[in-house]
Amino acid sequence: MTTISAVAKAAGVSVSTVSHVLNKTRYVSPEKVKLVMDTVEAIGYIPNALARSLKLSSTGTIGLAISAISNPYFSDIICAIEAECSKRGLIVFLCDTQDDPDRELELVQHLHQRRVDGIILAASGDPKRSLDYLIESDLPCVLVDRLSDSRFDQVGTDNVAAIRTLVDHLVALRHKRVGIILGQPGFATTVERMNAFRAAMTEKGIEVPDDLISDSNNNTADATASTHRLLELKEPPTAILASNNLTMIGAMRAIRERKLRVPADISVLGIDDFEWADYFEPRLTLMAQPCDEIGRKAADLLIERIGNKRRPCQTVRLSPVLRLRESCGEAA
Amino acid sequence: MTTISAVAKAAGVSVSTVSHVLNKTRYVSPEKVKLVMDTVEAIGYIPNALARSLKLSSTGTIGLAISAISNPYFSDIICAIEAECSKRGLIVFLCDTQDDPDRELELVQHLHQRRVDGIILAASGDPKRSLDYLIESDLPCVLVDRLSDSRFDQVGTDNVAAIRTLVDHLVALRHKRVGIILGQPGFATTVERMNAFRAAMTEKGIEVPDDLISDSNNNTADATASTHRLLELKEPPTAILASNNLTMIGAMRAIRERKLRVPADISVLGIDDFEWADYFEPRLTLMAQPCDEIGRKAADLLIERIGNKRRPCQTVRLSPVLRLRESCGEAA
DNA sequence: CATCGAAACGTTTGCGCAATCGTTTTTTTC
DNA sequence: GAAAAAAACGATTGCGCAAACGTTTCGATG
Repeated sequence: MTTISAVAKAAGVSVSTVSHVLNKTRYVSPEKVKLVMDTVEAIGYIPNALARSLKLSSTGTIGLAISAISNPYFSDIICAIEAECSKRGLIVFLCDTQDDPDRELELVQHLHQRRVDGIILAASGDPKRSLDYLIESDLPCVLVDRLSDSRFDQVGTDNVAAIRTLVDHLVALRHKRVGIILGQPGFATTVERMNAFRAAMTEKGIEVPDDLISDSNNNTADATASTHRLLELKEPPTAILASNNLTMIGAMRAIRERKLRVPADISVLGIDDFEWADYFEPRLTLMAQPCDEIGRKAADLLIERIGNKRRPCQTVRLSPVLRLRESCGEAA
Repeated sequence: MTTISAVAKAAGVSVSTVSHVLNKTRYVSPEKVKLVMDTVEAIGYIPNALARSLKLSSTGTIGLAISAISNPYFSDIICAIEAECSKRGLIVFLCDTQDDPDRELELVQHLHQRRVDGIILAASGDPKRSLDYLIESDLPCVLVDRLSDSRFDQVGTDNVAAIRTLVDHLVALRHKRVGIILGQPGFATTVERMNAFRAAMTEKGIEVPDDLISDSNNNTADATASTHRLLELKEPPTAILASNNLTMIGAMRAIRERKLRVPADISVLGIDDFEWADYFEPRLTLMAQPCDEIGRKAADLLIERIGNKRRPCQTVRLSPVLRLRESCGEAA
């Protein structure tokens, strides 16, 4: 592997001249610049970013610790973050915490060892240890999706608005018995969406019996089971609200298994849009989360914070967008 | 930031003892081990992986340069690669080349600067410069999905088998006029699938007129336009084969815009499965690519190659799986 | 024409670590 | 009890680089 001093020797100049030419950190005569550049080209020199980072104590690297990178919602966020970072010359370490708090802490520490300039974290259900560690080690961090700690910058969807819009839509169609399929317990999003649902319904003067609220759905299979349970009630719901993309897939499976027609037999709607939702039946009415914006904003905030660790923290709630389709009808 | 010598000073031992305790690289008496470990804990020492890598000239890092990380197909592969690497203590740099050969080369060089131990690349349409660079710099690399250069280890789907299975299915249903919506020209996958289609049809004694073959679909919108063109033919196809997930979405859009029923008016099938495909209409018959296996195998091969740069290259074709649903009917 | 200052470049150090080489102390052996 | 061997640890170097500090050269100035 060639080094800067190999270049210096080959060009007959000092290492500092080569360094300054490459980094444009001080004036070097045009002839020497050309000489150095030609030599770099000739011997195929590639700077060693490790040595550079060690010296500068800054790596131009950020860590992305996401609870489930295969979820399309997070995929979109990851994509936006990568794009934004790439634009700023940063590069991203991608890690999947698999929603495991132990693993999450390990990964955060691992990223710290690698001296990332900052971390973007989609926290697990029990993130306390990881978050405390981040605070103690003074590592810049922004939280995405699950917003649970005001000691950090945070970016997510305005869940209250999302749920309220959906409830408004249902109530306008005279639905009173609405079942909700929530996500994993412990997640800030689950709690927020549940509370927002209760609040929105109460506001409309509609009571929400506990048996229409189903949380603890950690995957599509759980959501399918929960939906079956809802539909077996003496007084089953006339509409089902799926609180994210996974629970929606699970709910639709149950509905299909029961050979129910949407929206004739039951209305369905939820949070998270699908790219194909316009072209397949039933065409689901959904609230699209602004994944691009979330990712971009998260990267922005992190870069700001890396620049100024003492800036006060912000919590940013971005607005979801209603995609009104045909999966909800009038209540019987 | 604490260093190894701060630990040494605080513990009253030498830096080499601390180093050896942390890396278990030579015997140290139990008392000193405990002393060192306690001191590490007490002052919150976190090793600097940069300095370690600089010394060892190995980073435990691999680069992932993917042509479109938001595509669910690649998301799944990325997820599998990350999981496999994580298991082996490696960490992944994620980059999106956006199918741009210039950008691809830049990213490869950038990853090289950061001294990744190896690269997994989903090559762009014109990857020659990047690939030549990788060969010249002797950087371990494995190609995924688009297999175009036997100088590298390669992992992808058996596209011939995928297309043949689909064609068999269509021919069994007496289809003779089959339109195919191919992906971006230049991609190895596009070429392979086109040739496999021609071969499979010819084998069945069916002629394939050029106007039923539509390539140059770089996104869903192009695929929609191409599908419209196919359906406007004097003798339109009785079946449409979409060669990947993006073209499928585009094709379905066109079919919906024309208010055609699947499979009553037209049969549809393609490559790439969707998680929701069982629960929405039309329920598409698809060939699922083995994304998990591809990702895992790619990581395996890369790690092997990092261990032995002179090992001969392998090209691995993994078998796709037919998900037979109801989007194809008998030809009129 | 001595002096000063600026222009252009070189020498060297230290970032934090692994591991080579070296030293001291203890144990074994005959 | 002296020599050899083993056990346990320490001092130092070099990985490749940025940049602080130092040196040389040359034109400008009074």
